[in-house]
Amino acid sequence: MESLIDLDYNSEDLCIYLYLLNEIIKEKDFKPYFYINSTDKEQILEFLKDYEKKHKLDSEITKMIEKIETVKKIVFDQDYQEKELSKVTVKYPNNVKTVREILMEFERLYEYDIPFIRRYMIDNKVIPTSNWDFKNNKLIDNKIPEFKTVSFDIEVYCHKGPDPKKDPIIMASFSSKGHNVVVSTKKFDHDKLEYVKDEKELIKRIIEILKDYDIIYTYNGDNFDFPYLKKRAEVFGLELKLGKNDEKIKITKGGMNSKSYIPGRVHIDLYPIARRLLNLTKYRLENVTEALFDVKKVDVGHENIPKMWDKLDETLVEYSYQDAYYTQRIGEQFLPLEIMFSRVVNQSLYDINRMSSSQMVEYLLLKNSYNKGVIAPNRPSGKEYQKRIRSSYEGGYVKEPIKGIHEDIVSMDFLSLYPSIIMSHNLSPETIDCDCCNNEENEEEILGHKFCKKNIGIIPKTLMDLIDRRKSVKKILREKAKNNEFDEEYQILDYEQRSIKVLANSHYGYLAFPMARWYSRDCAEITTHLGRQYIQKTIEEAENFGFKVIYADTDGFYSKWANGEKLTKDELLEKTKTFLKTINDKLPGEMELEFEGYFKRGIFVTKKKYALIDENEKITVKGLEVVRRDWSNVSKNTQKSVLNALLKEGNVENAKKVIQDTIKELKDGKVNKEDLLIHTQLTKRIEDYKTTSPHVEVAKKIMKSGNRVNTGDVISYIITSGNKSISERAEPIETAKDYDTNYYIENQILPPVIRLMEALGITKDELKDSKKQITLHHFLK
DNA sequence: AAAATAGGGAGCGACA
DNA sequence: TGTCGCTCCCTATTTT
Repeated sequence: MESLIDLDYNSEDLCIYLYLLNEIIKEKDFKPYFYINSTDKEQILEFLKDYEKKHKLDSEITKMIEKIETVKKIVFDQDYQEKELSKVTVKYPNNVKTVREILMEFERLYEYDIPFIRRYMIDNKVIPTSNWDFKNNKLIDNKIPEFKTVSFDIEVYCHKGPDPKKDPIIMASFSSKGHNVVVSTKKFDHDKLEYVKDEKELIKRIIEILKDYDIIYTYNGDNFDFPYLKKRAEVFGLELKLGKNDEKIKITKGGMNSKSYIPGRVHIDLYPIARRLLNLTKYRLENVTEALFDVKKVDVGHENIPKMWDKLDETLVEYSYQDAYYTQRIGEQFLPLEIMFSRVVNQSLYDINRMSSSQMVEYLLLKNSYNKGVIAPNRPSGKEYQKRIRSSYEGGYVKEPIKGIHEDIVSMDFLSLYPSIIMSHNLSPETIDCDCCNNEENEEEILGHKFCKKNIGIIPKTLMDLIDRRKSVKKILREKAKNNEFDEEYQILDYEQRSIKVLANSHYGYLAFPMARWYSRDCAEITTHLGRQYIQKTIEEAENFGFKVIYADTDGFYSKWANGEKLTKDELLEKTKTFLKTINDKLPGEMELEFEGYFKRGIFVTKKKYALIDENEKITVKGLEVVRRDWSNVSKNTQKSVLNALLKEGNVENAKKVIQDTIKELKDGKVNKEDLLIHTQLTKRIEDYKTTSPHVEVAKKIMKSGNRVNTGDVISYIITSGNKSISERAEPIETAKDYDTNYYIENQILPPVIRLMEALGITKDELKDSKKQITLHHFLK
């Protein structure tokens, strides 16, 4: 019983190494290949020989060819017809590039750009990380094996941005089950400390420790820890032979990002996963730790590290240790989901860790396509890609809300609207206007297109498989829940159904993703078009039934009972149930409208901006300034308190008081400086901005003071007093001499709360008038 | 991926 | 000639 955790092509042994938990299988038979749109073997060879002659090469190219054979396949790009073409197999993976570049001039090629080990995973059955019987090539069970996991983090002695040429690594921390250690080149008084005499010894020790583990977690290790460690190792003439079989670490650079790969182990960088899975305003390790565990990590600030090091301050050791400790905990939290993605998509954990959801969908489609004997469409050329990027289409429907406060609200939404539309209408790039159903009668046209009635397309088919699998997993989960069996298997299955949901929901985005092989703008457009039809029709039906729809966005709506009578909550929910049954009987099989929630009160401000409170006094805020990062805390806190007063207490007077109190605090200079900070992201390089804006001006000021600013950084600033433009008065917290009270009152406090009040019909003047008592029921609609 | 809101800057005409 | 107010453009962010 064994488990595949990684695989790599070994260029010394000239074969694929399948790294199992406790052994290595050498796969010598699998060879790289691609397809060419020609059945004439001789002509293909002739073309290669001509090339050799022309470039004065000894049969170097033809030697790369292992074999050329005729195969019968359905070619996706050629009207989905079965036809004969040639499969060109070459001897080694790096031959593919050479041979394909020559043959491209001869005929059209297919599947020539799939990395070799990914190709292996597409063509073979083995499911990564499962318990797999390699003798009989079949699954034993789905349990997650006992991996030895460790987290790893380094600290560097530097005053400015770390420079690997001169700034030494001073500490390395590790955390695993039962082993937490900070290896340091100085002696500190701390129970986790392990002392080594110099940096060279430290690097040796890092290698020694990491080589004990199957999975290594880092936070941004792809771009920082490993590349830095490698450069420092070079300084001492050391090699990072971290692989299972003493292979060297492979650091590859692609554009802005690099990847750090350790053969036979799995390096999991948690930073990209956190960005993908969590919805936060900042993604530094401390933000993620706080979001997941509600703990504030010890923070020392990078600029203080050298000082603390020189003074032998143990806080530095604690800081380094906590970095590793929380990295490990975040890793344990994310690993199961990554494992499930890896199993469902059938690609290695390392690759899955670095794939976007569109890429995962693509590899799932490649696998399904291979299993059906279909040759996948090619990725777009530069010109085609540009065309795709420019083309745009209409998206979801958003209904103008009935502004103001409403009570007894029921929300209903479609269960996976877009996936169910794609399935029920068979939307796929090869089913759109297919040849096989062209002359059939009674075919409905959608935006001038017809969809195949005979064969299920690859996109809907892949979706159906996912949905079916999810349904059966959820069925087992329900059974287990009934029997109170919340055991390990329950957790695994729960992660499985979650990963499937993510993949299913990514198919619509994939259709519109410009780099996609199975791109189809028309299918994407038709998906949203049908989505708009379904939601609008459903709103109509709901209103005919007796509901009043307050607001709707894309796949769901908020409504209340409008038939004059006042219903109790139970009566309202009963009506909802009856309505859902009626509507679901009319909808296609795959589609389902469901009850989402009951709210005792809600305030709707504009499209995409509203707040609701449920029976447990839980407030949900959407789109309002409270949930945006580019508003200061004073502003957000005030709006939050006002919302509280309105939704919880139903008290307009209290809301007014909150506003007046904050204004007083601002005028008295009692507001904390941090709470005045406005955070805005730099989304491009400073020189690329066409207009002046506060955050860009601040970025320039930061650069002038000698600090680095990168694209993607979040710039924080305070608006100081004066009479120049706002941009000119924006300052980083360190240099902000004061703050502009008037700006914060007029531009930060008032606009967000006035918008709330105006939704209730209270004017600015009424807000200022403290004599007139206003109660909420004046505004209930 | 599109829909949508909103702030700040810049340009422009009206007006004193 | 300065400034007010309107409108348009650019930019950031969120919701689905």
